[in-house]
Amino acid sequence: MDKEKKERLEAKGWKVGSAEELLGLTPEEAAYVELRLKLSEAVRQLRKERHLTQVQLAELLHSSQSRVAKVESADESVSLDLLVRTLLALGASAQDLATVISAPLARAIA
Amino acid sequence: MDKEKKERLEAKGWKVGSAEELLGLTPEEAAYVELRLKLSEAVRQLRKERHLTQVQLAELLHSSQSRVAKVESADESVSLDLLVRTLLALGASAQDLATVISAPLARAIA
DNA sequence: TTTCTTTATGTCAGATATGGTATACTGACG
DNA sequence: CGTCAGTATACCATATCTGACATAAAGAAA
Repeated sequence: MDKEKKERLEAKGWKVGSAEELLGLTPEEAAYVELRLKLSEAVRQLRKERHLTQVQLAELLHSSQSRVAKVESADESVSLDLLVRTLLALGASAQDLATVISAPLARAIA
Repeated sequence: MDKEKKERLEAKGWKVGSAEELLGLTPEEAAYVELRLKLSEAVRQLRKERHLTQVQLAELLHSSQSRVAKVESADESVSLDLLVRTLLALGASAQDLATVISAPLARAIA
């Protein structure tokens, strides 16, 4: 993705939960954004299943609570690497990742 | 992953193709390394299916041939982000990614 | 209300990834 | 042998990501 388009994405904040805000993106861009959203949702869901607070998950990751919050909101400062490593730290398997990636994006906005 | 372990990984070069070299890693670390290898293999395979050279793929990515080579060898300087964005640029879908991730790692070493 | 717990947001210095360039390697074809 | 297309490797300046910290906000329970 070139810089120009990246900036276009960042300008939108890509914290959106529905498909409408993805309009105007190329298929690759849309897929990339949706992937990030799916992973971030999975992090929150799995963390809650494990009955962990963001602080506890941060300790698992040797990171900080604020970064976990950003991970769960798919903040633009969070890489796919960190999203995936967070899921792995929560005990997710490769199969789990595949399931998350292929599953439809949950509606964040009611 | 903390720095210390990252360095341990990098020291190993993680360019390995079989499971033996993954000994000594925690399950998360092994999953992370295997994930990178699967994605890098998929890039090379998909690129060849598309009958593209590394130079042509680099143009698609607005990147350079050298970086594509590193992507395909899962070089330590390549992020998951770039691996995934490369696959998406090659036309891979979320389903394709899921398939790659859940598939077993091809034996690079005969 | 106040207090406590949890999560969100902003900032920044240091760490890591990136594209670009140069150069080297490899195999195929004369 | 030499030449060429394709790929691999090394390096660097710049861009981006990261953990840490501060602080705000939201929610629960008194």
